[in-house]
Amino acid sequence: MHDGAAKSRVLLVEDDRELAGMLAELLADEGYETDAAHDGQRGLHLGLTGRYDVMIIDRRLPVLDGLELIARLRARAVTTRVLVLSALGELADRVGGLDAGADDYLVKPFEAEELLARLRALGRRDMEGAECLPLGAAALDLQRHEVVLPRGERITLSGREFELLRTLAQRPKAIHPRASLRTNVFADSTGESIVDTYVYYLRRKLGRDVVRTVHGLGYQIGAV
Amino acid sequence: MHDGAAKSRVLLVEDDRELAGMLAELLADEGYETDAAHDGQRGLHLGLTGRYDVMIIDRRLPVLDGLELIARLRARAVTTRVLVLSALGELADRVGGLDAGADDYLVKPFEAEELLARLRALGRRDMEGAECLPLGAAALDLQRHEVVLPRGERITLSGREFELLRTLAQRPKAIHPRASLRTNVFADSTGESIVDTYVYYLRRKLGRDVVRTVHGLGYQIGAV
DNA sequence: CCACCTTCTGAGCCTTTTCTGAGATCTCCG
DNA sequence: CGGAGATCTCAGAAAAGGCTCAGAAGGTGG
Repeated sequence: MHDGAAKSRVLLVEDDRELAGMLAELLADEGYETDAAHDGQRGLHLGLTGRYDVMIIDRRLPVLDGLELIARLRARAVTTRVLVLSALGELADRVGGLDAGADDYLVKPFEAEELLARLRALGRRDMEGAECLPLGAAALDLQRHEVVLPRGERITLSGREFELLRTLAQRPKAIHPRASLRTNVFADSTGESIVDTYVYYLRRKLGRDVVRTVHGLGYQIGAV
Repeated sequence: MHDGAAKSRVLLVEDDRELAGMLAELLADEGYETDAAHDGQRGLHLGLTGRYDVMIIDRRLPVLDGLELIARLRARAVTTRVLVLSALGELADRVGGLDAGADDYLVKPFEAEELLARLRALGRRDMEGAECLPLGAAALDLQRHEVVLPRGERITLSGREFELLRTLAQRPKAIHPRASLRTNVFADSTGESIVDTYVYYLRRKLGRDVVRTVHGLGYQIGAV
């Protein structure tokens, strides 16, 4: 993790302020950029509007329960990985948490080192290879924000163009609804058509076929 | 879980044959398709040559250690999710396992239910987009609003076409009266013949035989 | 301060989908 | 066979969804 590589962004939703403070500090030391919420409602708002690489969510939360929070995020097509923290460590709790959409479940009290290791495991997925994401015949260079064409030619992308293409390339063949691309790549206050515009920019730079439109549903890359 | 969707494929690398047998049975019951290896070398070979959705790897393996196995797979750009099983439950072991490239780490002895829940959490991401309804020899891809023909060819449906076909496919062989299709799929204010029109569109795209007319009663799919 | 790049907005145009309705065709049954 | 009602087919209008792009606003580096 050298040059201008952006820090991983973490959303921390934990009502115990003391624990939240400690975790925030720990995460900061590890080089994460952390946003914190102390209840589910606030967590939902941040989760829907912000852009995060991982979320750490306490199971027991005021206003909106942790699992309910996950359900609402998933319902709004937020696919960010979630690690659930919980004092409830019974088998049924763990299974319930995972089946509610969590990607990992850590029982309190836990060791800081294990939390960090599990965060790394979750975060690794999105950085995968840390080099390039496949893009049909071409590839997306994650370090340099460039598309590498088969012949070796390189096309530089602007920040937003890159974020959009990376989001699409992370789950090729999946259909990405405009709404989720908009919340994941752009600020929530942007106009409705911002995604269209950037898809247009990508197509203008990379060719008509990089991004496929699925009428009424969203955009897709790497279609069969 | 509907049929028509392909089963998840699991690679199980475990040298304890008794445990391996039990797990294989458990996985089969859950609808996974399992390949088993009893040492790291064989696991590496299968992992490099086969296509799996998830791998379950014991940490202690003859010939080639579990973590070494993961390292070699990762070195060859195999990014399949890995769940490590281990009798070594110390903090340093867990952290080491996760940092070696495992996506989850479960300490023996473990509960079958938790293993399954964690497998589901790992597999969920790749299965996204794979849910289908059977449609005779073909299948209806619920995420992409496409009909997948036996040869793999895909035909995309518009929103209404998809809703209509899905409604029919949800209860194959049942006779769906026009009136109920109309209220379920279309606005109440639409004309009486809207269903006929959309059945016509479906038949035009998919062939005369997808939808059968039962004179005076309604439409039917998947007749014998 | 200027030149250049990126981000974002919004308006106009184009494409696809949805829906209507009317004539052609079919089915059932006397 | 013939007629009534059911069903099929399809053209075209209206609406929804998507594309293109010019230009404003803001940032960055020379």
